[in-house]
Amino acid sequence: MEFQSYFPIWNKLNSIHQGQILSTLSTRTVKKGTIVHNGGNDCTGLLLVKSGQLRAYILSDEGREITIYRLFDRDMCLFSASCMMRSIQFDITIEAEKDTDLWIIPVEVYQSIMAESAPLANYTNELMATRFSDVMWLIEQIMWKSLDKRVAAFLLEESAIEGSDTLKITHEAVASHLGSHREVITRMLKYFQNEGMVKLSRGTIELADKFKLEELSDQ
Amino acid sequence: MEFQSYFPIWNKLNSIHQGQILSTLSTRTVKKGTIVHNGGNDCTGLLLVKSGQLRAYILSDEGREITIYRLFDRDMCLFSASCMMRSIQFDITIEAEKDTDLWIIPVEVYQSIMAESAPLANYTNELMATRFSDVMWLIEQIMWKSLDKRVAAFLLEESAIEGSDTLKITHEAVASHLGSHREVITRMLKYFQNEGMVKLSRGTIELADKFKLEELSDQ
DNA sequence: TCCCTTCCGTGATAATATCACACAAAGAAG
DNA sequence: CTTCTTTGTGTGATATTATCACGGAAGGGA
Repeated sequence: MEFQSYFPIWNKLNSIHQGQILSTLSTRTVKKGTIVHNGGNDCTGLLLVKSGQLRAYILSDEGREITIYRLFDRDMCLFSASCMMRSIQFDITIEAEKDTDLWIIPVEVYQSIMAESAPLANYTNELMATRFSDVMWLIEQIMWKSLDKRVAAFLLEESAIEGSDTLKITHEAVASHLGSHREVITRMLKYFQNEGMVKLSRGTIELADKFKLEELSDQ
Repeated sequence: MEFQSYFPIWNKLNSIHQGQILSTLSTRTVKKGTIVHNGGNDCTGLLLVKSGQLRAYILSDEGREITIYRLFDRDMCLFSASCMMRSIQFDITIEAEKDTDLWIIPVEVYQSIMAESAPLANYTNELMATRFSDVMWLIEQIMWKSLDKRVAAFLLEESAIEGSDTLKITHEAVASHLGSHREVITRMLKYFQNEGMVKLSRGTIELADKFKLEELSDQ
C-alpha cells in the first residue's frame, strides 16, 4: 500500500495516528459517471484520489449545475466530509469524470486526529485555502469574464487535461461546467466554428485553432 | 483590555502563546470608508473587530465591485493576512462600512502559534469554513437568483443591520454590493417604487412594504 | 448666485437566459 | 433492415441584465 506517499504530511503524524488511519482506511473504485458524494447529509468521508478524476459541482433547484473545482491524482476532497465541521453550510456533489480509484478516510478518524495534531490541522487549512482560491477564481470568472472567453478557456483546459485536441463532450456538458445553457453554448460554438476555431460534430468538439482560442480566452 | 473575551479559544492556548499575542497585539480605529486592507501584497495582519463593521469585496480590472462577506463585532478576518498561507491566491479589499475599532494580530505571531497549536489551527479552519460557506452562498445567489430578488434581499439585510427602514444608501452602492450596475439598480428600484415596496429620494431608500419585499426575495 | 460634484433617469443596443419546438444521429428492439 | 426511442443539436421568439451615452436635478461650497 502506497497510501503514505500520497499523503503529504504522513511523516508529521505520530505512529498512533498513523496506525488509526491505516487501520480504518478503505479503498473504492468507481466508474466514470458515478456520483461519489451527494450533498451535505451524505457524510462520505475524506476522499483521496489515487488515480482518475473527480468533479465537484453545485446544483440549483431546477437541476442546473456549475463546476466548482476538479480533483486529480493525489488531490484530497474535504467537502465530501462536510459533516466534519459544522461551519460548512453548503451542499456539494462529487462525480467521477473518469474511472477513479479512491482512498476513503472515515470522518471520525480524521476529525479526532485533527483535534490533536497541529500538522494535520494546518494541512487541512492549506487544502481549504486552495479550494477557497479556486472558488474565488470562479467568482471572478462568472462576474467579469464574458461567456465566449470562458468557453474558450474551458475548451483549452479540457484539451490540456485530456491531452487531445478532439474533445468527446456535448454542448450540454459544457453548459453544465460553466453554469450556462445548452442553447447558448450551441450558438457560441457555432460562432467559433464560423471563425475557424473549432470543428463540430455530434458529441465532439475539435479544437482547430488553439492559438486563436487562447487569444480570445486571455483577453 | 478585554481582548481575551473576544477570542473564543483563548483558554485553549498555553500561556507562552497567550503572552506572545498580548505583547504584539495592536489596536486601530478607523473611520467609515477607510480601506483597511488592499489586495494580496498588503499583509496587514489578522483583524479582529472590536466594534463596527467591515466589508470584504473584490475588484474587477474596470473597477467594478462585489461584496464577498461582511464582518461584525467579534468577527475575525483571515484574508487580510493572506500572506500567511501560500495557498491563498486571490486579492480581497477590506473597507470599513462604519467607524470601527480593530485589534490586529501580526501575521508571524499568529502563524508561528498556529504551527504548534492544534486548537488555533482548528479554530482557523472553522473560520475559513465559515467564509467558504459565505462564498458558496454568494455563488448560488449570483447563479440562480434573479436580480430583483437579490436586490430585495439586500435591502432587507441592510435594514436589519441598520435597525431602520430608511436606508441611507445610493443606487451605486447597492450595485457595488451586488456586482451589478447603477442604471440597472435604478430601474429596478423604480419598479419597486411603482409596486409600492419602497419610497425613493436622493441618497435614501425607504422600505415601505417589507412583507412584499420578503415575499419577493424568498421566491 | 454660480459652480461643481454627486446622484439619478432614460433611451439605445448588446449579451445572455429562457421558452418552445423541430429535427437529426445513434442505439435498441423487433 | 425497419421502427422506435433516446440523446444531441439548431433556431426563432422573448425576457433579463449589462453596456454605452447622455442629460439633468439636488445639494454644497465659493
